[in-house]
Amino acid sequence: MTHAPFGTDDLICFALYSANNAMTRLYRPMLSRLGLTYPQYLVLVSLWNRDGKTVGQLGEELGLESNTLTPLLKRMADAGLVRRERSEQDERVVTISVTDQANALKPQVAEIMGCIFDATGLSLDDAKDLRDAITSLRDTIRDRTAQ
Amino acid sequence: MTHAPFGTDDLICFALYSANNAMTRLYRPMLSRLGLTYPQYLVLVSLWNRDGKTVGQLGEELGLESNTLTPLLKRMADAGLVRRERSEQDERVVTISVTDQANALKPQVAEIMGCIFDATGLSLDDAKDLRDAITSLRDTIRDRTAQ
DNA sequence: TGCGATTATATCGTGCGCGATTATTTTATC
DNA sequence: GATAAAATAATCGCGCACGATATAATCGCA
Repeated sequence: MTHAPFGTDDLICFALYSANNAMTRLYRPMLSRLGLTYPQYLVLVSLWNRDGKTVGQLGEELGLESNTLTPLLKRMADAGLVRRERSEQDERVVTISVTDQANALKPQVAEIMGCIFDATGLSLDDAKDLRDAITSLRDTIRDRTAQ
Repeated sequence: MTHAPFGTDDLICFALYSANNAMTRLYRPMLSRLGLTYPQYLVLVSLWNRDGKTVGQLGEELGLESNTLTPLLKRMADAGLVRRERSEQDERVVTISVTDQANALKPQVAEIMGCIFDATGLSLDDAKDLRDAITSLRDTIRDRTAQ
């Protein structure tokens, strides 16, 4: 293999980094109108799929830990988007559930999702294929990360 | 199209988000041993390709602005990795160049790049294809982002 | 030459992500 | 039942990303 000069654009990691930044930049103004940040939006999507997850379950799904989620969920609770309640069976566990106020945002969030999909310029099939390839890469990397 | 229940894993944006987080998690301990963060590593890769870029040129390439780059480059300068010099022709411009201390890290950074590539579990061709697909998505999104 | 517009960088505040640590509760073992 | 170990969240500090704004230098043009 030759050692031609190369730059950031040759790295798959930079592709991920810059694409993710571009994606959050696209979302930000739309979510901002709903008083949401991008990770907060992901939390709502997760809870709309199944409500009442614990902090740990949310972290498992989103790939985050309590040091990120606890303050984020507190901000969402302060904004009236979720409730944080200690479980009665296990006092260590905190359960998160969405409020009516958050549920009222569903139609507008659905519209934003449509905008995002349109902005990708991809067909439904191509989008699924790319999504699955990226998810597969993520899972491979996770397996090979020392904890 | 039916409205089957869906979650974060169905979103291409979440694939990018979680894959990017997984990638930086993989890099972090290796870069940490060299005293580098992930964005700082990208700056070095960019400058090794062509040294003496301005803050604006670096920002153009990395998709960042001075509000992110200025403090980042100051930290790198404090660590002895780069020099920040006001241009003499145009006093507004700051030129960034790598130090010998940073150049000494090249072999170790090259080894890290190899580790990362191995951890993707992809063939060279598959990695290029995925990288190009992600980069293409990024560029499409950029075009369709208001400013 | 003067002066408003533009350009380049810097500053500030907020919200993540995360390593390291702590606090509290539950479980396991003796 | 006491106590060590494990599990769950929370706290703290640092480094990004970025919107908003400020500062300073250069350019355009009358």
